[in-house]
Amino acid sequence: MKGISIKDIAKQAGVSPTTVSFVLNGKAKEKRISDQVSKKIQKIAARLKYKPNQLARGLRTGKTKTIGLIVEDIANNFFASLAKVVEDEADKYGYKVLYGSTEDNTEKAKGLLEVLKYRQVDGYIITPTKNLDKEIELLETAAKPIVLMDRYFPHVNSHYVVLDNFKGAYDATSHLVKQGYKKIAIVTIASDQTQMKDRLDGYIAALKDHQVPFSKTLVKRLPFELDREKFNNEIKKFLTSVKGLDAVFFATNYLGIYGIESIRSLGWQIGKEIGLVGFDDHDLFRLHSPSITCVSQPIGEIGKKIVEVLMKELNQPSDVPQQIVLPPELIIRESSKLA
Amino acid sequence: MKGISIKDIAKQAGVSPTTVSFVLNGKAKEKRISDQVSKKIQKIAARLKYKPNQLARGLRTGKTKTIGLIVEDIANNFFASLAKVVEDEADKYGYKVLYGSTEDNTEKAKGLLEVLKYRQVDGYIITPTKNLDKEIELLETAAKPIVLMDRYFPHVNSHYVVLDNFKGAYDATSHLVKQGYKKIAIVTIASDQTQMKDRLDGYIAALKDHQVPFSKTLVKRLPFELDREKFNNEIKKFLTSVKGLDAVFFATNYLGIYGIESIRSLGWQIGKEIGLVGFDDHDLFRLHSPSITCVSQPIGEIGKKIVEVLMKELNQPSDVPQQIVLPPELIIRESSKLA
DNA sequence: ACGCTGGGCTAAATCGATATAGCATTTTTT
DNA sequence: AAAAAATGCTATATCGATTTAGCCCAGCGT
Repeated sequence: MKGISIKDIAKQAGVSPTTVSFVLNGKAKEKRISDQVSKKIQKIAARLKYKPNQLARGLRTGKTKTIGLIVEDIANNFFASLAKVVEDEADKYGYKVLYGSTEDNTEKAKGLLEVLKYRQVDGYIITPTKNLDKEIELLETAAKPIVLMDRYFPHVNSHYVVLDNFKGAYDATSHLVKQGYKKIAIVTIASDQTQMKDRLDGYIAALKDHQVPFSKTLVKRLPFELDREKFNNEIKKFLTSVKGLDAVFFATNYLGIYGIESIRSLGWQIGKEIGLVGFDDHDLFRLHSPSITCVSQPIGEIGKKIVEVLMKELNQPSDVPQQIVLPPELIIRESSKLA
Repeated sequence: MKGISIKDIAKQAGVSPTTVSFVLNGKAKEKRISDQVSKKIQKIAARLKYKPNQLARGLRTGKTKTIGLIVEDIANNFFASLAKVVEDEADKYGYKVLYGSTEDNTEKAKGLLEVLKYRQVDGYIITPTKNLDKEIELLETAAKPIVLMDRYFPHVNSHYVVLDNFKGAYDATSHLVKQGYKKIAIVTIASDQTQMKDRLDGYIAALKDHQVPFSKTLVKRLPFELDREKFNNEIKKFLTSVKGLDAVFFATNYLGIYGIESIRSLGWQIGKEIGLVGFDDHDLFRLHSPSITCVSQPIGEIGKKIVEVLMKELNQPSDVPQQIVLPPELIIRESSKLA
């Protein structure tokens, strides 16, 4: 069951494979192939349902029409939804997607990059782990475009599409303050990457701007690798340790979920006894009782922008990095209604 | 920035590319290459970090070490989680995954198959849409292994890995009966595919076995393509139309979610006024108040089996189809506690 | 000394598409 | 009418790895 090759068409049309190639690549005019021959070839190609062998083409041209998508965790709702958008958008340009999850593990990320590299993807969409900056810079010298997402390296001059995480956290915290909460904590991931740093900074800035006293004891930073039980235990331990605490901002979607679980197992009333804001929207946040206020990312727009940036670079690489920061939306629900 | 090729190694070792190829493919013995030369080549290859160009290899051998994964919707928690398992498992065998979502649309599915075919994937993992049986059979003649998942075609003799959907629905329904619910409805997707048919059959069989009267008015079948609002409206309309209704079984994860939303907007008390069982576990089901009883699929095991079956076929195709049916687990929570 | 066997390796073809260089004609220019 | 230019197409090399056929040499038997 071999496919139709350019040779088959050439034979049927009584011309050389070269001519067929020219015609099918739209170079008929440029290469001065007559309209007659050109049309004949088109017709035969259509009739035989010719599809170029991407391997052969890729081998010769170095282009595989494939992009690599590296996310933190494809099972996480945010990344899965984004992956779908990316897939759909890429498809519009004729690109397919190879994906992988890093689990926020740099070694795994390096492994993925390695594989994608020798699979010759044309470009990369990467949710970087920390310390991946070296690899990224190295990769950039290979002239394959890279678009970072969700986070980036401030000292690396790369393309990226991210959320305005500072604003997201700032708005969330300001909202809690305005609602009347007095002592607002943040539970975040122990990471110095931009997305986490910005969220923490936004939280702190909002407190400052509203003259709410800030203290380091209000910040809990947890390692990414914990399992559910450990997350819950740590969160409970922290929440009960802060005296007078009346609101908490969870800086990632899964922390929010663990947070809800923890608070409930403590028997506290979400909203009244303790205000709560999560990150990224989720069916759980929408349908929980009480429903959960959250900072929502415009997933569709993010995905579109990512692919748009990548395609632009693929077609006409520029020296100026495209750095796009999209605004979050604060979705206000019951969990941040004091009384 | 070109990669290291077999020629570079050959040059450094002072042998021909052929020899290098033999050695690196483990055919040293068979092809009678001396241990000396063999070791030398190995060493050089390791030092240069040689990685074979998959395009060139694929072009020559017809094997791309890539598998195609077609799911219904990668943004759906169940499929996303499964995709991750599949990716991890496939990686162990050195395979990468190209994926796509059908949205349960046969035309989209055909398009995906087309693309994957001319991308020369070595094998397929497919969540088929209805009427895709023709394409699947056609594809099978191409000697590329195919494993169906989640659902299958009874009249097509293919490999598959699915859940025992009948048992899942049977157990869920029996559980509701034993809890004392008297009038139990089912909300499902209007689809004649096996997974949906089996769930409906399991529901009906359980009612019969427990001598609970069944009537067609207890069954609501909704089209897949509705949006959230329409789903909610339809569900509400249905639930209020059944007199004496006191429990409902939602046959897919998203229907369960819409179900919760609908019931709440009707102001009914889940558990007491209306028993509820969902399908597939979800953070929402676990953390909802009251928590939601559901039929849970063993995602890890399913993913592992799928890849295992596919790899077996890839290495030594057999005539007997491997058809695997895994047991569901009923997770009992508060939504099915009467009083 | 001649043929035969087996060990150790390599030349060349191949997969399918593309890019480069260039070969006949015909047409235009001067 | 000779030179130059344009037209319309093709032969061949190439991407990198694999595979087939087979070369050369040493050692063995007779």
